[in-house]
Amino acid sequence: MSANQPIIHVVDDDPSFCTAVTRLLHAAKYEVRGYRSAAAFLDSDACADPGCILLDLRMPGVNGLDLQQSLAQTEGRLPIIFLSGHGDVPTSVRAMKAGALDFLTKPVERATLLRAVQNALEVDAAETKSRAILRELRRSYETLTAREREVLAHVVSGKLNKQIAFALGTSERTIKAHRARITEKLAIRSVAELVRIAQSLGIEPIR
Amino acid sequence: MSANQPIIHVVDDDPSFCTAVTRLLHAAKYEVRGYRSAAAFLDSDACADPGCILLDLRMPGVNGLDLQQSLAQTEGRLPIIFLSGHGDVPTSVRAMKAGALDFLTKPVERATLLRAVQNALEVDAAETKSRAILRELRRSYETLTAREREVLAHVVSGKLNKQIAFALGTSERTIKAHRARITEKLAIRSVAELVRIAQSLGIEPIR
DNA sequence: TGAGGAATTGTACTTTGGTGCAATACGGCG
DNA sequence: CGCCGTATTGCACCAAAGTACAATTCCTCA
Repeated sequence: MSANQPIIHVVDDDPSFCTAVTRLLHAAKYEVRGYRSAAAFLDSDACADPGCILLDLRMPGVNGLDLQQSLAQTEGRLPIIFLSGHGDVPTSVRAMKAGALDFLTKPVERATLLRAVQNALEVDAAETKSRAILRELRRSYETLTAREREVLAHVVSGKLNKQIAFALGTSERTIKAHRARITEKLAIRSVAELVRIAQSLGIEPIR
Repeated sequence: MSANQPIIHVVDDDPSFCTAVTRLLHAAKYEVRGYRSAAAFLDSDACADPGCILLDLRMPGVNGLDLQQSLAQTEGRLPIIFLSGHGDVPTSVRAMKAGALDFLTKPVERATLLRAVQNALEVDAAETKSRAILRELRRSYETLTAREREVLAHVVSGKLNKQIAFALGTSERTIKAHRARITEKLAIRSVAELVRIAQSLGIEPIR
């Protein structure tokens, strides 16, 4: 259920182009799925598997940039390569600023496309992996109580137990109890590890 | 010597355009410096002060992309905004991938240019600041002896002193001596701080 | 209302980390 | 050769962190 074959999602309203690209990618042993419109793509749950998106810029209804915008806020988003027949400079710049991996012009060279796709799949693999790690960290962080999170924030700031106790108005012994629970819940083996975890969760040190 | 006024470096071989842009930026209270060619810019030591670069794409001799390439590897580089009269999509994409902040087309709207410049100056300020911090960290890290760096790598991996001692074939007391010197040289006040410093220096935890 | 989670705290003991004081050993440099 | 920096180590002691065993209080949910 995890190491699926990557899928290349081709979103383009031009049937002939779609067919050509699909054939080209098939020849390179990629699994391809085509969509006639941005809406069609949004209706599918494409982002479950690894892959990338080849996105036409100009389409009836929702255009490529709009689709990119929508996808930008989704959880397991896929890397986007734009494919445009009549894209202008401002549009390509906007797309790149919004995080597109590439912005190719039709007709696209076979080698260029394959290189871009290959790169996108590598980026996706890396992003998927780090997202999975982060999700797992967040999951265990959420098992902490509010108080434990307060203590954690102080710990990763390098505070001594007695300082934390004073800051929270409790006793040193209590802080030790909280730390023990934090260590257990997060399966930590050292403060160093805790600091790194807090870092990736975006927990800023106090003072 | 530090909080100088930002300087906008305009690199363009077209005198009339150069003048126009300079006038526009002057009116917005920016200090401007013009260059007739990429070579002229490289000869100056522009990157000493805060600022940004407005770079023409097509110029005789070294073109804009080449200059961007050269600057990419320099120490105190400035953010680049491309200004192009006849840029095409592939070129703009290439520039953006190489880290350009923006890629504007001539003739450029006054407001658009000012917005881009404003943004570039903010980016430059942020980058300069973090570069300064990093440089300072590296400087103090370099005062550590080879042995102390070994110990540091183990410490930020969360190892106990006795484990480090075993790994390095010495005694626990020796590790304590090294740690004391590390703490002093880096002016550290907690292990948490040390972990964060090591992180920004790219020191990976051992095992 | 009773079970259970959460926060709190105490006492006591062990393990780690940090420090002061001191000494030994090795290699480069003037 | 003698000085200096680096690495090493011992002993003793204190401070900080972690743990075992327990107990109390408060609040929520079934």
